[in-house]
Amino acid sequence: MDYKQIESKWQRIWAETGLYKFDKEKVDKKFYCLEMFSYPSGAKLHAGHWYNYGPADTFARFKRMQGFEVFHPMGFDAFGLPAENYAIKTGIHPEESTLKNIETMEGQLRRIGATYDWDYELKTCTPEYYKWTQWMFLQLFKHGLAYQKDAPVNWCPSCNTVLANEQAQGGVCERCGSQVTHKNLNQWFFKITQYADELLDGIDKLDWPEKTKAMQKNWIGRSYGGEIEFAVKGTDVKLRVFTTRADTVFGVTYVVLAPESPLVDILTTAEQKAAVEDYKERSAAATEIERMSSTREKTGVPTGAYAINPVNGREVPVLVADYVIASYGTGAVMGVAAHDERDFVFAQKLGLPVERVIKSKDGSDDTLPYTEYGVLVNSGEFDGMTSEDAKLAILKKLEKEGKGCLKTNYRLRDWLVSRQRYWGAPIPIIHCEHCGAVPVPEEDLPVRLPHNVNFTPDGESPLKKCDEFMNTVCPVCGRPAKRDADTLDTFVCSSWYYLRYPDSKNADKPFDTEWIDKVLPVDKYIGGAEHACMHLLYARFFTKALRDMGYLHFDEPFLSLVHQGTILGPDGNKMSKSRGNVVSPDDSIVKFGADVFRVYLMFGFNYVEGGPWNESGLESVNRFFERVERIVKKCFAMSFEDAPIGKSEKELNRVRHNTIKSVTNDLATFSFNTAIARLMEYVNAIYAYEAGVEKKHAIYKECAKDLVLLFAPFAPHFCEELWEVLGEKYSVFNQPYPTYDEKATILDEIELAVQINSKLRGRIMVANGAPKEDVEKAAVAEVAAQLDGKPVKKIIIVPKRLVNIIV
RNA sequence: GCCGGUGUGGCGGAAUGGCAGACGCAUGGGACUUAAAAUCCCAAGUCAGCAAUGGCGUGUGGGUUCGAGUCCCACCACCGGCACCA
Repeated sequence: MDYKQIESKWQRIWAETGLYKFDKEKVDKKFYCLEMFSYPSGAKLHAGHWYNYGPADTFARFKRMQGFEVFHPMGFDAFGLPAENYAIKTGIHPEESTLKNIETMEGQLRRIGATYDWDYELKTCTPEYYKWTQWMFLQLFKHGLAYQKDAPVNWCPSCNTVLANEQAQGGVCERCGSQVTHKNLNQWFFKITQYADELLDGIDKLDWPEKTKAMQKNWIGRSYGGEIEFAVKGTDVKLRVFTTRADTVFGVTYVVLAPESPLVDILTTAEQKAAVEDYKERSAAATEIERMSSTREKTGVPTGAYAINPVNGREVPVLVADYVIASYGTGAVMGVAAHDERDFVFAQKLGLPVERVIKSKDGSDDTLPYTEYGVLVNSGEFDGMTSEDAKLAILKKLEKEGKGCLKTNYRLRDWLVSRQRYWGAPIPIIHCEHCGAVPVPEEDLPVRLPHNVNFTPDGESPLKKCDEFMNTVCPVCGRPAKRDADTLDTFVCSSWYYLRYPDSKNADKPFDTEWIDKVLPVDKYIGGAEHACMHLLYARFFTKALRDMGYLHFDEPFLSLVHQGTILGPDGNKMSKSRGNVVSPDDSIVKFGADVFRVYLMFGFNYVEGGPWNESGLESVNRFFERVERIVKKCFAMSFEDAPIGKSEKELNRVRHNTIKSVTNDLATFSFNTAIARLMEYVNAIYAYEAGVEKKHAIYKECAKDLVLLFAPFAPHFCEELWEVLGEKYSVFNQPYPTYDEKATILDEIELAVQINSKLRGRIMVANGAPKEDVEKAAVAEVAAQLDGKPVKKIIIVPKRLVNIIV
């Protein structure tokens, strides 16, 4: 078969007949199959794209043939830093390069031969789309889920510019190599933490990879504990700490504040002023790398103040140390030297006494620090209580006295969405000297991204330098005002695109609620695992927030999720230009065609694991295609006499039904490689029949027809062509996927392994379903010589597998 | 350090606690051919043996079980995520 010719032929016919158009009338049978949309940073689809889209399309076709009305859209996540960087380097405007890349990629995506319904295509960088991204921002703002506050950005003092995290990796500027510092800017945040509990508790109900669920849970990082209030000696300052180990409070040896805590300046005594100031400066100057290293030696200085332990009145020093994070909990912690590894080391360094307040439950372990739960000692009225009970009892008592409370904290932080970048959706806010931050009225959306902007890095947000963009009037008071100069994080665009797809042309609303309630949630979402804690979490947050605003009526956007693995270079390393191990799919596709290429991807790897590229597999898949084509054509050129159904026919039919069963199950679980292996076995069985039977029965033809149907989702152009060659009616994809008859899969006679003491010693053939006694008798007879007259103690029969004789 | 995952022939990879290595690649042999290619068929974990056959085999060491790649305990290596979260 001339792959090139049949691919363009069928792609044309599929398009002309609108074969993959989503039929809205059949939405009750919908199946929303979605792959993470493409990011057009490079001009071309690489092996990773194919590995995502090819198998996913096979799955979509399978669902279609199973009778679902598959909604399968595609689009582009088109804003973002790479296009802007490319523009800085080459002078080509991001809009120009992005649209050009999209065009190229669209062409390539069409040539995959996928079932996308392009009517629903969207590009996040168009005003028709980002108008609604801005609308989303306004809704979040209206509902108190967007707020602004000062937050640090990565700053390169030499380039005089803001850097994205990925440009500041290792604390060094990507461009010039200088040390990255921090600078505070007023920026917008989304209050994702307000949904922390629901985001966490909802995870268990999702059909997602366990690994991804675990990552998201850890990322949210809920910890139950409490706050305890320490009075500061000689002042009326109350200092609150967060702890998960309130049971150790009688053993507090010191209290630590984060250097950024506002209490530091209040509490520091005159004698300690110089030392504390010095310490604050040093930790502020510490680079990202130093701060992030957990092997870094713990440092800290005393403030000179003393805190009073609310449970026993003991006075302990108040220190400043930068291992305490200002933004978590209260920015202050209590140190319990006897029961915490780090506190133990730190207290010894400072020469503080260590007192044990927890004993192991069985009294076996008396080494310090003792960090396990145990039984309280030296803890007054709580002595003898277990840690588990005491944690609550102590907090409850403190709560009664107004000196503490139960408290839950999260590792999850609010989502910083401001980017000091050009190529993104402008933030629809106007800053007015009199009215403050004023939302742009919805009827004024979109706030258009101006085209002619100088985005070379020189220390300003690019939009700030564009007067025609910046200068506006306040919608409230009408006086001159400035627009927000920042753009939105591209993750905002991708947090709701799956909601836009079903209604992508709606000019009045982001989507019609009644309609998307029917199409969503997404039934199968397929994409990379690297999005576990960002995109997938943000999208869930958006869904829940929009639900609470009444714009939709489901809780989770993606019911079922699959991550494809990573295709590595032939050397087993991640493909990268610098390693020189990047494999382009183009050559292979030119040589073998899109179908062979995608089947190779499905056959050669475990889909969720991926693995190193291996050229030789393509040849073998190509050979399989030719093998299929030969036998199918041969079979259909044949005429059949009325041959009786014999053993061979029965066997062929059995393999057929077994294949249908296995392939169907394997496809449902994305086990493409074993599904194809079963199809190969099926083809082998057909060849065996072809070679072994003189007078062929018409069942042979049915089997060949089923082969084409079964293989169609894997090799769409190839099977559509075969289907036509066979004289069948267009299209093979309007045919139902073959179903199997359980009875036909059952063998009349089965082979059982016979073991003596679990070692293989022989084999027997028995009738399927033969009574236990017969099986035992046959087995014992088979290995009688080896039993050597030893008495049989026990016989274990595993149905359809083996007989184990214990002597 | 914490969380998660992976470890199986020469290679990619299969195996609801039940014959390890399906399917394929590479390899060897045969058929067809004047010949080669293509095709079709067969063999093949490894060690010893002419062979029948036997021993050993799923990262390592233990354990549970009639039976363990699979379950449990300890450890090693690699990969991914988090990284002072109190």
